[in-house]
Amino acid sequence: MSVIENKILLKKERQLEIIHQINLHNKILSSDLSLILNVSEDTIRRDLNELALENKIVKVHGGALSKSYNVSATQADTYAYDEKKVIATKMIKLIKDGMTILTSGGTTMRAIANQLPNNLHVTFFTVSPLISLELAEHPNVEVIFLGGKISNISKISVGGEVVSKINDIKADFCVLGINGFDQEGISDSDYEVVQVKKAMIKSSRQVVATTISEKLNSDLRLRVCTLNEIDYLITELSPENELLKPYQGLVKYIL
Amino acid sequence: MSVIENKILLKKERQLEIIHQINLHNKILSSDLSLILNVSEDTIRRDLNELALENKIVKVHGGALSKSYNVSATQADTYAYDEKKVIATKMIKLIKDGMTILTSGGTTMRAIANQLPNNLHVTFFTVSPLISLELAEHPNVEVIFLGGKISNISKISVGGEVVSKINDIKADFCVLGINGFDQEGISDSDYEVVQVKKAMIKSSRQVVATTISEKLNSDLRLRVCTLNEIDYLITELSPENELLKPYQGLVKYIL
DNA sequence: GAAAAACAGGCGAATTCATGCAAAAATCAG
DNA sequence: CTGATTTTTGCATGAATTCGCCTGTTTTTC
Repeated sequence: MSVIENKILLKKERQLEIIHQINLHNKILSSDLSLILNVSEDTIRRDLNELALENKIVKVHGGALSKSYNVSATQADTYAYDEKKVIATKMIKLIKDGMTILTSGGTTMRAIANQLPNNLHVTFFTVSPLISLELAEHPNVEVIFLGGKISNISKISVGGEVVSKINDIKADFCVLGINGFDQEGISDSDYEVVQVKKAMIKSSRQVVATTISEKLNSDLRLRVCTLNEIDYLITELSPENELLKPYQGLVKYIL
Repeated sequence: MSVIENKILLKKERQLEIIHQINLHNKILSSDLSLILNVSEDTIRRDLNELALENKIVKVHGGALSKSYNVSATQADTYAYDEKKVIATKMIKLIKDGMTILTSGGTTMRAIANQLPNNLHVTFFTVSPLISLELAEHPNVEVIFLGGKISNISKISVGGEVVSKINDIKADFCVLGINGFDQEGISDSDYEVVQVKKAMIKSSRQVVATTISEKLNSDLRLRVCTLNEIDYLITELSPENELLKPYQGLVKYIL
């Protein structure tokens, strides 16, 4: 965590730091900002209101959210980017020329898309506008966007049309970014997203779950799939790490 | 901290030292500069104003920030952004609650999506991942992404599937970003993009062409539509501007 | 449905700012 | 060198910003 000097900051500087903090953590509480920046919560509230008015952040009760998968937020700003780069490297080793891959959204997936070597000839199906853009930078990658209503929350396309489209596909891999993961399997908090992810799993020969270790052993309300449906679990940790012990034997391969 | 001699400095010298200090610390307070340089804060303020006018620094209340300090977080770096904002304002005036709007991609469209007021309740159909993300930031906007193969060049979804999807839609407006525009009509250079735009025009009650004046009187190889198919032409210029004279009477409304 | 947290808005103190003006300094012409 | 002209500077005034605190209201949470 970056330590902020206890010096006086100019207003604009403070707002820049707020944006930085939000990009880093995806969300932030007014009270935390008040502590970090050494000003009253009223001032923070005023800053957040201004930034929200400028469309730089999304203000909510109690704090603010990043404009989640905002294009203008650079990769390096994403939380735990180094860990996600490690995950990307491991994932990319699994990909061979000619494969067809189904992917969801999320910043981990974005790191994978970004790190992809240019000489790979593969076809990606995705429901995430951001991932589609990142993938489209690679000349030898064919990107198919599975259209539908774009969810305001998760910023991926959802709904029956998407699900039925996914059902028509037969992919080699399904690469899932993950929000909740424990011994019960993958979980998520958004109903519509769960429907899409379930369809993706059903339409793929192999399922790859990617997540930073921080999200291990967290449980969200809705079940996406059980552990035995997952073929690969990829984290930034080495496979022997203590944190991964509970999953040994329950998931086919841990990388 | 470099200590400045208690000698008298010439104005130019002083301003150079100010820039030096800002480059060194990324920011500086007027009060500090006043102390360091041994002149009144009024003088400092005047210097800062001059330097800001010359675009050398960013002046803020209480001092100044280095320009490299990323002050403009979003898309302010897109070419001719101010002009595009003017276009966006004009376009937004045409949009009423409940409308259905078809849009292509392009930075002008992005500016429109960005400037959209939050209280508008409208439905957008788009083929651009970037625009879909920008639109999805607005809570009362429903965004439908028309999926398909993402073109590596134009970064929008193209192909037969998209075109046939568009044919199923009946929209109030079709808002087109434009690459080529002259007395023959709208033109473009990418075959696949042209197919999509043609379909969009066919599926809309009214067609809005938006372009910065720079692109007026330019002709590209492929014809998208003729002038009489266009209902509104929106540029950053005032409708009476000389440059728009050739189009008076050929396009229904020029804004 | 009541306690706690977060909020909007107003107020006042402190700071910073814009502006006009006159003194000081620099520049220039002869 | 001298006097006139222009530029620069400091100061005074009132306006504008910023920010913490306060009040009463709304929202959240249990």
